[in-house]
Amino acid sequence: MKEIEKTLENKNVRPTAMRILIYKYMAEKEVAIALTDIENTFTKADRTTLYRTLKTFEEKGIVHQIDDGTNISKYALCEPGCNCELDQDLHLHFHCSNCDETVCLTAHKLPHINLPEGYIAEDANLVIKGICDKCSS
Amino acid sequence: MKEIEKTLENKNVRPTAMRILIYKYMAEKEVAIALTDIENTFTKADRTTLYRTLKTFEEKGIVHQIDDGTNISKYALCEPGCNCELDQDLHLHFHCSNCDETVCLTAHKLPHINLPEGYIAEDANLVIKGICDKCSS
DNA sequence: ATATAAATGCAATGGAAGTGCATTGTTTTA
DNA sequence: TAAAACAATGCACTTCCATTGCATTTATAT
Repeated sequence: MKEIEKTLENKNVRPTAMRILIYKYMAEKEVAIALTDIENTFTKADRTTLYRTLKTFEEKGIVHQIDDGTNISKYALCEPGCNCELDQDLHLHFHCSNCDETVCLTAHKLPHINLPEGYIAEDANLVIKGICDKCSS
Repeated sequence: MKEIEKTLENKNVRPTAMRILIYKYMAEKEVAIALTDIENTFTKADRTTLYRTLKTFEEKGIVHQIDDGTNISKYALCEPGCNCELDQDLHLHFHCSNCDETVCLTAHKLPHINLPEGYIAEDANLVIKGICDKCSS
């Protein structure tokens, strides 16, 4: 519990009750979380608070946003050393079309890609869609 | 002109006036097109028609949908041999954060990616964000 | 020419993102 | 400690895009 507080403080985010709960929730889930998921879990809290909590977490480098092609923004906790703002160290994401869950495949780094003349890469996003291990067995 | 009609017929899509116009519009543009773009171009036509035209084009393999991370669906004509439904032959997309345009980099194929045990890939989507050649010069 | 089916137009809905402002709670400092 | 300053939360509302149901028009087939 105290550990989460420290983590938040290290990232310059005030460890409020709500934020600790959301962080804990995301840490327990292994999959990327949508705002709706959090809404359905914390029904007493206001949508805006949850929304802004995610935004704050993202700005402060606590979570990274994932665009898995469903047009619903999802978020996952950054692992230690998850340089999600640098284009050198991007991992890929897997979206299961059966259970609709998205997971970070942190072990899989993106290969370097040579762009045509004049193009400057700042960020990259690779999503593989298919059937996840839970649904394929 | 007749060429477009033939293309549509080959894909089992009736070459109506509207569809030919939209196809022509997309062929002239080198960038991926959003529904809004088409709306602003063909103001006399109904939004729904344009929307359904894109859907039809997508289903029949005339265009492929691109998710560039802006949460706005964009579309681009499939090139001959654009096996966008197969995960072997996927090209990548580049989204410029300055001019907000998205282009297909068809020459750049995705490297093969080994997924963990149990994961079955069906589709993939790689978007690089940054500054495009027009904006960087 | 008529029946049938497809394409289009209109109206309305839904879902998610985002914003302005008032209120509450928590630091800071005088 | 009390007051001022600031951050976090809650409420209401707006916007934007995707999507659907149904009526109408247009094209195809018998």
